[in-house]
Amino acid sequence: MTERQAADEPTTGLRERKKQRTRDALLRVALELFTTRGYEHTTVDEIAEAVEVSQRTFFRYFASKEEAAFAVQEMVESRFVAELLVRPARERPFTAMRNAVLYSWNTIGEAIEAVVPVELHMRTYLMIESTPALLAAHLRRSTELEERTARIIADREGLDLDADPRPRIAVAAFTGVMRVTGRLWGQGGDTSMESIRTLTELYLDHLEPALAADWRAPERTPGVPGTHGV
Amino acid sequence: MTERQAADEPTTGLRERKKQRTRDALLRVALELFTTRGYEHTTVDEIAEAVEVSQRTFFRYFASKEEAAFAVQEMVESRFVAELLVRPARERPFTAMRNAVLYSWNTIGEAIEAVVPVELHMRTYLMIESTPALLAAHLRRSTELEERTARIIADREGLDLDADPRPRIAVAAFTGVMRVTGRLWGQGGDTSMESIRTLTELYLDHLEPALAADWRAPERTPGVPGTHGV
DNA sequence: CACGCTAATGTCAGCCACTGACAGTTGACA
DNA sequence: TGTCAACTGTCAGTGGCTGACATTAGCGTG
Repeated sequence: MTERQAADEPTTGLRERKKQRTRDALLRVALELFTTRGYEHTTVDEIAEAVEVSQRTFFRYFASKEEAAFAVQEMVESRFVAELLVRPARERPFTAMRNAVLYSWNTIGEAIEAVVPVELHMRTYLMIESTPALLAAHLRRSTELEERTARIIADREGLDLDADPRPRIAVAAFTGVMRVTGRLWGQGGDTSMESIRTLTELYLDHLEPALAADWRAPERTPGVPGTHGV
Repeated sequence: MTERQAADEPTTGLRERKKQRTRDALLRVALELFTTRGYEHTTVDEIAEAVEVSQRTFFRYFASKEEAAFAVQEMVESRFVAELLVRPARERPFTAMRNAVLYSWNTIGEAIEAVVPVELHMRTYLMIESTPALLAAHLRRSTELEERTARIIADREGLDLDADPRPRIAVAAFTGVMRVTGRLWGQGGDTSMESIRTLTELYLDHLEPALAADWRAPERTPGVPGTHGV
């Protein structure tokens, strides 16, 4: 070991740093091209060429073109999981999931910025939602996250995931609503962090009554549906 | 018009019949190969060769390899939509969806058999669920169906889909549970039609209480969770 | 029944995502 | 400074998919 390094901030070797730079560059360029010319109209060769590496190198950093598109999303999801794991045991399952989502959004911004501009990530999300192939991948990833979430919830409640269907059911309904929220947020004009936050709270609060209520009778619970007009 | 034809059973020309046979053959062979060697390990060339047509012809019948895998699923979904459209107006949204699913399964069997053996379709469904690329496509298709469903529900209730979030929320929760049901059915050993029917009823009945209940308190509603062990 | 029209199919060339194999280059570390 | 291992480039090849063009074969007409 030639160079000195702080104990809490391990200065990695040149090799590591170079790798990191290459990866960041590939990611940034990929997302930039994806969001401007469109995912399908961007070839891996173009990305590689812009970063001045071979196409083969791209595939050494990302298993697929698709994986590059989801690199940031990946971070967001692990943040949610981390937050869910530290939710106090007293919270009911649904509340815990709800809070985990809302709290994780408090801090995710900076983490993203360390890799790519947040604004680029927002554009990327919109692109994912509007590109069939990526939407499909996104949904599959959501399902995987759903399974992890169900497992965590089951553990919290001390239930056996394979014997009791309730965790999976609740989580399925929860993520279903989250998906709808994400989609409507994307369709609306306001792409800010606050707007998705507001929408999330609003919609989650509507889930229970939406299932139970007689919609033709007067409203009986929270919020003011019919006025959000995103 | 050279040949005579019954008014209610239009005997199509030779051309049409040939096309139909080619399509059926391609579909049957494709599903058979997919379910035996696996989707990824089956090339379009192999399918085409087995039916003795060119690869180009395959792509004239199916826009993609994927489309062939979902051809039957497509039928099942339109059956659900048709059933939902004729549900009596008095039924509440959730009940209408629930009944549409259950009723559509009463008759779909024969319709499938007209194209491929039902047993082959069941195997295909299991393959879709266990093949990542197809699972992704399946989920995307489900989302599209979800949107159509939400529109129908909104119409039934006389609501504006873009102003009132409740239809989409309820439908999202509903299809979320349906997806879980399908997955667990696939994981279980019983691949019969009855078992998926039973599971569906059971799980849908659990949705509402699953969201509202305090799981640590004694059960308060239907069924006997913790004993299904599929 | 021969004819032309057109739909269905075959053939060919080519793009693009992705992979394995092998060779060259360059940090890391003694 | 030299050796090792990691990183990268090059090349050839597979498989999904498409456009262009030639060929075949139902179909209706004279």
